[in-house]
Amino acid sequence: MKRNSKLSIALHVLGHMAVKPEEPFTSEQMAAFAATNPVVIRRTLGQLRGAGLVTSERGKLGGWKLSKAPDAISIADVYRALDERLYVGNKGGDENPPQCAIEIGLAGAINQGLERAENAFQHSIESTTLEDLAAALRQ
Amino acid sequence: MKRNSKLSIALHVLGHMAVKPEEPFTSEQMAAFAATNPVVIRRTLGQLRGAGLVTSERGKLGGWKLSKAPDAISIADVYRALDERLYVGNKGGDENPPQCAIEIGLAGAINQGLERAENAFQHSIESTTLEDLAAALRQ
DNA sequence: TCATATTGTAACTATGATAGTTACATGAAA
DNA sequence: TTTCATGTAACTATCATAGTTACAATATGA
Repeated sequence: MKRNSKLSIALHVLGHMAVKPEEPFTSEQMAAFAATNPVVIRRTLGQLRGAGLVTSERGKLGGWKLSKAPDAISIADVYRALDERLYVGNKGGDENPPQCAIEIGLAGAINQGLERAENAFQHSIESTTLEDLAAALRQ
Repeated sequence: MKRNSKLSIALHVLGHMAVKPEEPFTSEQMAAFAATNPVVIRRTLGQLRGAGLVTSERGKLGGWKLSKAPDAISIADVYRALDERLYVGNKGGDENPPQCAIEIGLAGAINQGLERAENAFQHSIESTTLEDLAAALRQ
């Protein structure tokens, strides 16, 4: 089992979809692309559907399609749709709020750093699109 | 159990040490500061000793001390000494090297983004020192 | 030299996040 | 009405990491 593989699974299968944007792909086909399980594909693409990046149809002739042109979907769009963060801080719920003044000051410095890191990351991956990934496959 | 707590544990106890830089602290005392176990402290500070940030002495009167002035140790120094990264990519060992052209192109784009994020993070936390953390406690 | 207090570290357990899997209901098409 | 697809709940497997126990090594001082 790989950790943090949701993004790479998603981008991998979306790259394949981008090669033939009109053709619906089943979750079984895509599971083969990414060497994983169809249910994992459905769960992951389900999140992307919620963000308007893909559509799905049930029944015979069903499957998944991109809902925009491949060059209109960036890696950053997918990253944000999956709601991932570079660094998951110590429990969002925070049932143990920091008491000590050190922890409080520390959280400020760290969080500012993380925010800048997050911005730098998203900015960097904003310029690569699914079309770029598909192009790599066509060669 | 908190994830990614090594850095926050380390900085928390180092902040306390920075208030009294000449006094040796035992791992038991520091475990109390950070609400954790003495062995966890020894393991964590052991890494920092390897990086020359702290020293330790065994036996009676033993314990841990900073090996530099508190304002000469930045949060970034500690972060680097612990060898943490914002994002641990899919297994450094890589017994499953990427075959598909999509994965290869993808890795390039993602890794460039991660490198930029990492740089932004370290740069941001470079300016906060243990002295700043200690100051928060003195007020 | 012995009692005591401390670090150093190996080995194990516990926890939690996440992927993988099974099973089945829902829905669409021929 | 058969077939094939998604949707999703519920469970299992895996792995990273923190926590814990146990004990050897070492330093101090009576």
